[in-house]
Amino acid sequence: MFFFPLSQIFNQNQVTICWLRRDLRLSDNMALHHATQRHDNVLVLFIFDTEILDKLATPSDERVSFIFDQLDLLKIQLEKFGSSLLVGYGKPLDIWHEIDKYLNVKNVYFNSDFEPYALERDKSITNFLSQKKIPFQTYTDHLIFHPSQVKSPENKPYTVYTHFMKKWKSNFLKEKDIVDYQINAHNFVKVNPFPNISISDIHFTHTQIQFPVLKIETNYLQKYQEERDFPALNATSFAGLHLRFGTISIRRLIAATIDINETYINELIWREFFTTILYHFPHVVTQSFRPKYDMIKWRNNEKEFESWCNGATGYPLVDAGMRELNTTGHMHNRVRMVVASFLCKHLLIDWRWGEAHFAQKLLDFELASNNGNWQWAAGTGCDAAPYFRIFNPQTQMEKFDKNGEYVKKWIPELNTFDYPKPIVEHNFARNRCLMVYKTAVG
DNA sequence: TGAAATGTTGGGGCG
DNA sequence: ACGCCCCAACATTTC
Repeated sequence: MFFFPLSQIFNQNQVTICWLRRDLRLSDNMALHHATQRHDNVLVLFIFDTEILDKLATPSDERVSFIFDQLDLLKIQLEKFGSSLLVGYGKPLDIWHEIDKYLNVKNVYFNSDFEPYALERDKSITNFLSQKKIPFQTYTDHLIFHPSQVKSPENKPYTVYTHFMKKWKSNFLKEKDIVDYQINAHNFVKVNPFPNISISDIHFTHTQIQFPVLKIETNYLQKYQEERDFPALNATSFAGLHLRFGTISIRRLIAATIDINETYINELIWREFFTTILYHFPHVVTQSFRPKYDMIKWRNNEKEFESWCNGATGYPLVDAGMRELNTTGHMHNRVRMVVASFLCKHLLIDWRWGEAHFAQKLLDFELASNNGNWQWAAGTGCDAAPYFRIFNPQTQMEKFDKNGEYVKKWIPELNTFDYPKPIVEHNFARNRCLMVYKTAVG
């Protein structure tokens, strides 16, 4: 549905539709660039996909609020060009049926999304468009390279990060100019502004959340590799968050960082690596990348899981991280590794439980990276940390939060009797983990 | 993007 | 001067 009758708004003029999904910006957007360079009467569309929304745990999900706010912004920008933003709500295929019924669609443009659900959804939409003889164009805008573009000489996808990274870089040097895909603002369809919809129309409530601003200034980037491991320092760029919703393009981010910081670029390549892995090995969504790791006998103690979720394990760095996550929807990257290791190794809880909790809480949640990093931490993934690499949560705190600045910020009761004793003794848990993993995978 | 256990080396104290 | 012990610091191996 569209919250207002489409038939009243458009005449019989042909429109070219540019469908935004996880690329919520007008600048440097490949699909929008090509649509507005080649056609006039370009109409920008967004669909609140009920297949996705219905799975969210809470009606006050901040990520929906963020999308909603971002759409408001896009609408205002488009209205400056004499156009507006069309927002649908429902199952995407139903919406496209509705569009086809009321609009004279000449062309459809959108950027590819490589997650399994999105691939399936887009297949059903493009089948429909083909049936209706409506031409469509898709682009790789979310990544620098399409998942089938970074392959080994035997034309196989890499499953080890280092090899992927080297090939990615050599491809990049050979093939890529970092283009800025600008729009032709004259070619948006001219319409009166569509009526505003409110977030309650899509059965959500608005959360006033301060979304962290993207940080990519030169002097920040220069210090990135020295500071990034220390959670008390303000050294997170929040690029993951903005890349996830497409409020910055990966090309602009690469352009801003390529000459400044190798370590930072490598992090961006990890993102392309895990997206590529998910594309070629979609079984990772439900299973370990390496099947024998599904033999591990997880303890899956629900009380302990709850303590982990709530930040009550008695290990300050773990608890601080979980509380940061629960409070802000964000967790420092170093701490993510520590809490993930703790859940899988110390508590022997299935990595999928942790993955699901992160998926629910992280504002920057993205299936590919979340899954890839959890499998890395659990030791079950491609190019995973070997299972016997077990983080010591105490040592990690001594190394990366020496003065206790970060843990004290999140655990005010830290040095009082209210703070719990460790849920499990480190040496005991470590040895238990080694035994359980060894039994499963040898 | 780990940590613990084990091995090696070298200096100082001391008989 | 010498051998021996102790221990810290560093290196290597193992989980």
